[in-house]
Amino acid sequence: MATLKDVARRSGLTVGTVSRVLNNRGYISEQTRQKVYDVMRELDYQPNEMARSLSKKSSNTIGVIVPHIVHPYFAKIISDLEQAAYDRKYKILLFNSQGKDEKEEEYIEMCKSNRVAGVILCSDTFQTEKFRNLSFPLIAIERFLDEGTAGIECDNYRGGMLAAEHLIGKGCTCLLHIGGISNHRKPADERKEGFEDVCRREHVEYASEESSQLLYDEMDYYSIIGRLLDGHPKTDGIFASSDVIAAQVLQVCARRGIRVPEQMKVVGYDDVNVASLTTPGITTIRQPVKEMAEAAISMIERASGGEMVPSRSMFPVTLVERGST
Amino acid sequence: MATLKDVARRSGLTVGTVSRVLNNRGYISEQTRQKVYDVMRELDYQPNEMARSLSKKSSNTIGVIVPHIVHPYFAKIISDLEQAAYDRKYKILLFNSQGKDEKEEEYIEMCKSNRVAGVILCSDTFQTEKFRNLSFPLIAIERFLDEGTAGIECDNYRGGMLAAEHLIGKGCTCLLHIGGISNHRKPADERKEGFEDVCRREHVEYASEESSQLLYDEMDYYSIIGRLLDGHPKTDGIFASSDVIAAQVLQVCARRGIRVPEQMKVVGYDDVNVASLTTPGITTIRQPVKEMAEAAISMIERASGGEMVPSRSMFPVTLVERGST
DNA sequence: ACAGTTATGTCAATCGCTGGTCATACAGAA
DNA sequence: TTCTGTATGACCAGCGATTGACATAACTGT
Repeated sequence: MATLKDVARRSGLTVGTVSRVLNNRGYISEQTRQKVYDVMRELDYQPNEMARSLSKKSSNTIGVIVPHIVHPYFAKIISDLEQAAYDRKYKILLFNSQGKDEKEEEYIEMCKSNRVAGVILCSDTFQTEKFRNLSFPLIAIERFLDEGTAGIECDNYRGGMLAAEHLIGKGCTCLLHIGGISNHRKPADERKEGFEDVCRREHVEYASEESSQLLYDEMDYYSIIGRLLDGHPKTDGIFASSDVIAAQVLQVCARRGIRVPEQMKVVGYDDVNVASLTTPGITTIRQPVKEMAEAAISMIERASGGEMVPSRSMFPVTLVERGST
Repeated sequence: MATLKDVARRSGLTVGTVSRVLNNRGYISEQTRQKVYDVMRELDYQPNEMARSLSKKSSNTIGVIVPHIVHPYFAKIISDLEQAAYDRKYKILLFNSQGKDEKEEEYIEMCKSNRVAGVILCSDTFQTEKFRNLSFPLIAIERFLDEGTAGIECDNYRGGMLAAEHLIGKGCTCLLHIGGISNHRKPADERKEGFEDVCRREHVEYASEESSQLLYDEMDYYSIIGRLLDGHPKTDGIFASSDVIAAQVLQVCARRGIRVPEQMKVVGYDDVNVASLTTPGITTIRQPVKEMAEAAISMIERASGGEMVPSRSMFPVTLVERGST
């Protein structure tokens, strides 16, 4: 592959000058700038990002660590992060931690090795020691972190409220909340609080149950849904903590001959594609994932520039009504 | 961050020696090896991959270019590729081409710039000029490419056959195939051929229709499904070219009061998570995505080692029966 | 005693690019 | 005329590793 030197030689300039046009530094006449671009095209020159990063001590790569790739919520986050990164000339290094602390840690180390511009961490675990002394900004999405890392979340409390209010407004009298994983305290827990507060305020009967990590990994909640339905037979409204859970609630109901929305109303969370692909479609709480992704990338960009960034940003949620309620 | 030099100084050795243990080169006593590892841990040393790649003229990063991230089929491919890459100490640079030629090209250039070990390309387009003179192996998944690039596909022809045979075996007499995008010739086209060949052989009435790129981008096939159903009112069996299409067929049927599987049987393709999240579950043709992903990564690894790799590998498919037939 | 193996040091080039310091021109402006 | 801004050249250290040539020991085994 052609190098800067080749370009310099071919264009009769020096490496210094060529480097200057490449980085928009110092004085450059329009004429030589064109000349350089022409030669670059002619030689099919591509700057060696490795060398660049080495010399600049930082790359334009952003590490993204998620606990799950196939899960539609994370697939959407990844997709929106990639788009936002592309718009700002960043590249995405993707890692799947599978929710495991040790893999998460290992991936952070790999990010260090690769001198990333920053890391975006989507996680369900809660460990903070390993995030000290990082030489790059770390942005957490939907996760609590202190220690100098910034966090991006959506208004989960309000999401829970919206769901409860909607179900109650539709006439439900006995509600059930099916949560995500239970092992750690995380922003999503506030969905439950919002939900319960509204139920209490409106004097509506309710119950909250949580699934487990294992179910989450497999995206297979059937058994627990069945058990919960057995345990709460009067239930006529369900608030599921994700659309994937909600989709499975629909299936279990169908199998049991429970008609949705006539006998049972269901509200999901996230508003990812499955929500619209089921029959009926799932009424859900929409997270502004795209905006959250853009905020995350932009925060890394600004933090790299030495700017201060807010340590916690919260985004609003909205209810999207479909056939399940 | 600590450098090799720091480690050398701290352990009373030289950079050369430390580099030797890092790369398992030359003679090293167990004692110094341990010493070096200890110091590395003590200093929290992480080799600078930028410097390494620069010096070795190749990184342990693999570029993955997909036309879509949220689409469950690609989400699964990405997930399996990440896992396979991790097992072999590779990292994934993820790019979303959105099916656009120019972005695909741009991403290939970025991969060049980053001196990737190889690129895995999932694409629907068919352009070949830009893949010449690549300094790294390029593996195509589900796409035809010549010009010294390797291809991985699944037995689409047989998949089409399986679908048709299954529907006919279940008593369908008037079949409809809903294809993916039509603008380019690609392996998925053979699904249609397998399907049609069986229909002809069994003297069963059939029709094949294709959707468009636009629908594909949005994963929104409702309108075309409605139109196709209107155009082919006698249809009692549908073979959709992806599970996402199949899921929407289920919805359209539900809306029209067509009972699945009693009045209409539906077979999808891919066997991704949506297939099991719908009601009823979707009978589908399963692609061995995990094996395909492993093959792709392993081919890059072997090709980097100068090995010859097969230019075309085909994987078998199987039919997974669920409630939709 | 001598070759061969093992273990390390020394030294320096190299990878491709950044970015600083100087020096050198040639403008036009004061 | 001198000053200042513009445009380049020339040079080079530095980023953090790899890798090769060569030297120097200390051990083995024969």
